[in-house]
Amino acid sequence: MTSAEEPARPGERERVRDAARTRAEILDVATREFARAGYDGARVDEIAARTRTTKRMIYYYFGGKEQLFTAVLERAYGVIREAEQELDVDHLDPVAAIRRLAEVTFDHHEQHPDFIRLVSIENIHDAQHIAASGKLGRMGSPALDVIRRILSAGQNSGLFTADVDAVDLHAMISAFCFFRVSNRHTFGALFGRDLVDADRRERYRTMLGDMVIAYLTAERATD
Amino acid sequence: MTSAEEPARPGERERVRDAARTRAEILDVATREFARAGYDGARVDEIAARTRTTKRMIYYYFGGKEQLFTAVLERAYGVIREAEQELDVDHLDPVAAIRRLAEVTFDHHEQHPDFIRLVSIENIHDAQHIAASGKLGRMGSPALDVIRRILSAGQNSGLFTADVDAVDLHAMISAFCFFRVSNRHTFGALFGRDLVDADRRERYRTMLGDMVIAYLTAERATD
DNA sequence: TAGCTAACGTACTGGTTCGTACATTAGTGA
DNA sequence: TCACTAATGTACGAACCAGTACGTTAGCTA
Repeated sequence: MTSAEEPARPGERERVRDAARTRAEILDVATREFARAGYDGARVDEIAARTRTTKRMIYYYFGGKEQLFTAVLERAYGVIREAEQELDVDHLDPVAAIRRLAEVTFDHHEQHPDFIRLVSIENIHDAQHIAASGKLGRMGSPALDVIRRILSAGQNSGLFTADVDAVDLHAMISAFCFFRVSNRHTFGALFGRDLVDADRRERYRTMLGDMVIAYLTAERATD
Repeated sequence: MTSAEEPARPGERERVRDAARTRAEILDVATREFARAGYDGARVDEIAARTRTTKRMIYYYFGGKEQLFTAVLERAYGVIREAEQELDVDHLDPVAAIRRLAEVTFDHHEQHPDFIRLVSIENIHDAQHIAASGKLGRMGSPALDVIRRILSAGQNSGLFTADVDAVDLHAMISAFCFFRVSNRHTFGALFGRDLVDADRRERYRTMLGDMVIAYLTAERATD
């Protein structure tokens, strides 16, 4: 994730001017600042100050605050897509495969709270930056492809009884994983329970898998 | 919700100065403005402009932008608590009661998108306004009491096999309902499916109930 | 009806913040 | 090594915006 940290590959000595490094460093810092304070709460000056370069460079490379936020989103979604591409569950039976998928989704959400915050922020702004991006719209989702395969295998074999498609199942799984992180603070303040407490982690991880599998495999009235 | 609209009770003629009405009108407008633009994106001047009164009154009644947002949150949470108090499922069997509870939660989230946005915004700010409120922390939750009763009835009768408590079950139900509204825009932009589409409403409403009941009643390996 | 005060309006300020004009230098290819 | 340009830094401006000083009046009460 932090792509601008490493002090140049061994052999190459650190150049004073390095467009790629400067650009990546701005993205790293901007990700944290936007996630911390929201779009309007984030300060371009603050981002610049936490960088080895100046505000001028933000406008040089990205054009403005809006485009910087869009670039931050694009990279954040890129990271999750890469993680999803790692997913290999084709050797598992449908039930085990779905549980594995749920767990990977669960873990990724837990490991990237900044990503969750960025997505929440983008929703407050009606996904206007995604719409403006173009790049993000037609990025596809490896997770969705995986779900599609598992689902048809499970439905064909009669194991899965639920009448659900991949997109809706993805929404169901994401909802649980996302909410746990995104609403951690209000939920904790109102109900006195920290949903991201390390001691309860395994419990929630299991609960999600149980929930999805119970839903998919439940006995249903045949019509 | 809109408490400042009615032009005075019949008989009373409209007074020019009406503290309660002015205060309520500010809250109404502020709710919309904060929900629209986020805390930092919201403009005190804009709120004032959409009111029959002036910015001066916002500071007169609420003290400042932060306290105004806190007051907005307090009222929004008050509304949902009132709705939850209406809930009467004691005459239903545990399975029907849980489904009814899930449906009421579903409906309330759908009917109050502004509330969802306010909660999202408050989470971006680490629930600091709830923490500062005092009032909100010890407000309790009628829904939680209802869940507790249904859950123990279901568990005692052996109908519910899941080892889950009321708070976690509430989280599970809320996650689905909340995500559907809060992430509508990014989800729609990325996956091309509007989660709040009226045509799909019944489907999701049923899906939630099915999911929760399948989870609670699933056959489990006895240890 | 006189006087008191809660309720209200106007006009302004000081700090903040996005964005840019202008000047400068590191690295590179001829 | 020279010239050219991509990359960078400084300093500043103009608009915005939360908050306030100060003055006014509606409505209630004695």
